[in-house]
Amino acid sequence: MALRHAVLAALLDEELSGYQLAKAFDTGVANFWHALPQQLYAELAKLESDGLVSGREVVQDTRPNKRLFQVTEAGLAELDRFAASVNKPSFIRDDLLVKVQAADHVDTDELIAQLTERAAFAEAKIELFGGLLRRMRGDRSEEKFLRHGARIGPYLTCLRGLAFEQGNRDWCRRSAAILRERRTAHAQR
Amino acid sequence: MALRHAVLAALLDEELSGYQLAKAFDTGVANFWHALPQQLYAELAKLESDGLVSGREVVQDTRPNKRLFQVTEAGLAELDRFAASVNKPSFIRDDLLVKVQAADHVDTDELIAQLTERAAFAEAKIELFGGLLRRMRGDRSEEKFLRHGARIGPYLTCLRGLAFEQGNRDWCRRSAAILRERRTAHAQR
DNA sequence: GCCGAATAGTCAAAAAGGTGATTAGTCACT
DNA sequence: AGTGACTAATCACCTTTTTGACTATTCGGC
Repeated sequence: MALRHAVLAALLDEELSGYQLAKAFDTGVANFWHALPQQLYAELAKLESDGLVSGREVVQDTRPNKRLFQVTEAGLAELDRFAASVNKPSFIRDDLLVKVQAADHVDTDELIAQLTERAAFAEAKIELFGGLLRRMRGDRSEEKFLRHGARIGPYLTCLRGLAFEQGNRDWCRRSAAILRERRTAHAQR
Repeated sequence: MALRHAVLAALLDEELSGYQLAKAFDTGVANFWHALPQQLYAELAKLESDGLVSGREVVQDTRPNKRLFQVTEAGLAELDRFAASVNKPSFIRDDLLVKVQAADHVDTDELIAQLTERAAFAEAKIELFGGLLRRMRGDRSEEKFLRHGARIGPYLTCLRGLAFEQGNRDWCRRSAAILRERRTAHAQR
């Protein structure tokens, strides 16, 4: 039950519909959790029936009606309880790393292509996160924002996401370069 | 079905028993995947019945007997097939980040304590990975090893693990420092 | 001689997470 | 008039992961 808390944390800042929440989980929230729309709708329903969020119907003329959810007092209490619980250690879980682990036994060209693609993907996320951070801090410097801004939580998690993707990009580029070099050396033998 | 491939990748270098594999998944292999012993035993059984690994009984005098597994030709082919498949994008999934996202609504002291603990944990992993890397490259320089060494796969994934934990440590320390500063500022108001 | 830790492995069930398909209306464009 | 993208959401499975036991044997320390 951790998706539960990720949803609560995501709803702290704004009242969102399931659909908007799904968007958020695709971009910013993905820094700390990932989930598909179906999971979110299911989780929202459970959270509502447990009284941790409350939804209100919003009738729209030009679009399908939607339900906006906000965290209740009970939801905040649940988050507090969660915040005091022990953490499971975090770990990377990544297909691409499994492939690199087997690098000496699988097709090198394919691997280099995938590393290059992942580096580009990481680069795109870096841009995205850079923009999100700029939007959050507005015209303040990062230092000032972190000292005096309200709601620094999302900013801090975004910083972690940014660093993670920078790490991804750098490692992918370096690994691809190393594999390319070895391939060349092998071909020349 | 990615645990499957993580197990195959882990067995490439050495013939291991389920128990040893579980150890490996607790330290080095955890760089790219994580799993509990029960999962590994179950996965090994499935892999064997699918002919992707083969096990041989080793009778031991002083210890309970064990079964050592190695990857078969079919297993290598399966890994190759997997290496050519598309990657799911990787993402962080971390309780602690969820808590930090909610930083402005939960107990700051508790959060600082958890960030500090996590930083220490990351530091320990950094030491561990540093040692693993030294052992793998022996007396060669990293550059030389990566150019000419056999089996650089595990080395590369370990480098990623190292960078990840360094990122964790740095971010945890910085976040804790920021929260401490804000707490002080708040108390002085 | 007992206790706890380490080796080696297994079973069953619950919780969590993921996939695919489908509905239905609007909007913009071609 | 048709195509595809966007908003908004639901249904029905399926797979993976986690939790919590339980069985044996051996080694080291007290």
